[in-house]
Amino acid sequence: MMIEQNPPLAHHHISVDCVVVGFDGEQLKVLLLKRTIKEDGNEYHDMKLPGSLIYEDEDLDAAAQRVLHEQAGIKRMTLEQFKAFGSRDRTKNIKDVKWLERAIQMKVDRIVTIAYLALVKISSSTASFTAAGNELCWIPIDNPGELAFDHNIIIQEAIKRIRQAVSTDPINLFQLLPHKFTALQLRTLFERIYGKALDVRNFQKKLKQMTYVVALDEYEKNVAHRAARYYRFDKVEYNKTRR
Amino acid sequence: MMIEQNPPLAHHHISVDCVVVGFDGEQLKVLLLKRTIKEDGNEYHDMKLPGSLIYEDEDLDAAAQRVLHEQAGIKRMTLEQFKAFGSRDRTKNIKDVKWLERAIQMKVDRIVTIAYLALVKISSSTASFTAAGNELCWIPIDNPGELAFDHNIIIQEAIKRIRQAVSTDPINLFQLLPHKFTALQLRTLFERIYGKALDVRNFQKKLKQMTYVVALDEYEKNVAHRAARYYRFDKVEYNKTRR
DNA sequence: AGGGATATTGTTTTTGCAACAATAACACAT
DNA sequence: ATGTGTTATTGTTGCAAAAACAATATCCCT
Repeated sequence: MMIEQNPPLAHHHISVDCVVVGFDGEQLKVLLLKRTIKEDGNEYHDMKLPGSLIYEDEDLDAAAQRVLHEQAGIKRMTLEQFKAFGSRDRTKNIKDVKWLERAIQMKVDRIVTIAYLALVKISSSTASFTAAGNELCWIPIDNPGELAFDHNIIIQEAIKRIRQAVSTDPINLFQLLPHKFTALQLRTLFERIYGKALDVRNFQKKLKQMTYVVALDEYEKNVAHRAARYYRFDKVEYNKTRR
Repeated sequence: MMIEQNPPLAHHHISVDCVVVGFDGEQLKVLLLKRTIKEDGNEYHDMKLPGSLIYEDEDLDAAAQRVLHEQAGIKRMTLEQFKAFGSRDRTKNIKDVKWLERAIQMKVDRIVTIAYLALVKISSSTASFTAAGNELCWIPIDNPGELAFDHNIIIQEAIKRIRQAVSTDPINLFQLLPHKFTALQLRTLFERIYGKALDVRNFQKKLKQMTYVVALDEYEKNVAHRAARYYRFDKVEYNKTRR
């Protein structure tokens, strides 16, 4: 915002990309969209994060919500902006250039993208949406393959952010779990995020200290072993403890 | 990045703004630039963060470095991108609109800005730069007055980020202190950042554990009380401990 | 020599974290 | 009915880090 006459001021495109993370009880997964690249009559397939250029007069947060709704059937999800990516060569790959020209129908130099993070229950509406036209997949977040643009880097940064966020405010974790969950599920989730095994007994002790995780009088059924107890997350109680 | 025909795709301006934080031994300060607004023959004064629109083919990080150099005389500073601000109405204030039209000489709808954080020694080259044309001031970060655009909000977010960053990686703190500093200065700095008083004896114990803070054989002079010892930060030793 | 001011130092208690194994409960096969 | 396989649940101890708490040392100045 300073007066400079010589170099040309940039007038770039801005997009949002959403890293939607889920947990299947075993692994962390990320929601990706299939991309089709046509080249010399051949068709390639490819994966990318849900994302979109923003519209005129559309707030960044609103654009991210729209993307989630349009491309993944998820509405009014808690989204956290976590980083902007604006390297010149993030749109330099030939495949990406071709795809952009077809998709946006204009020549694009650079797109600065604002990345958002959302944690969702994998079993939610996304599943049904997958069945419909949009080819959505839950892919293991640790090994998503080679993605479009710099989306591998964006996912790496998202993982870092999740680790940070959990240590200061574990509330987000419970968005990843079903309403009723077992201690094993919660523990496995922590293990995947911290990237290391946790002692079973110490974890149970910590669980008892979390007054906002309340034990239900329900147990697993039809399992070939002692049935595990179900727990639920109590948001009201949680908010009490945060003062 | 999806195909959408109806709403107009945005083609906005992108800027970077730098929150440069210093510490005077007592308070945290932020480096602000004086802005002049001409209206009906009158002149107002105002403060803003150092910032600039980015150029074509200029990386975000490079733009932030350029801003710091051009507007504050600081070169090759460690900068961390911490958040993007893209609300529609961040450039809606009349004062800001008028200033933009004069400064950039074009009509501007919206500017998405990427905010950067830098921690610097207050006594460094910035002081001399202040004397030259650019009117730079160190303002208390807790109460900077009413700033241009949404710069008050940006500073709030910067403070949050500093708190987070320090707990995981205290290295940044020492960028705020002079090469030689007393235990009191370091302790006061921690207190300002955590926002609470620290026990003197416990702090000294922690100091001894920080092997990268080495005691010098120098003491304060001409003080009307027992002279405090000076310490310095040892970066090499610090990097050893981070493994 | 004494007073005013700030610097420096150690002990105890409490709390949180890490390591470690035996028993309980369920389905199923015999 | 009994046994087997499989997973769930529970307690104790030792160690390390954090919190609470006050007396003495050193410098300048009068």
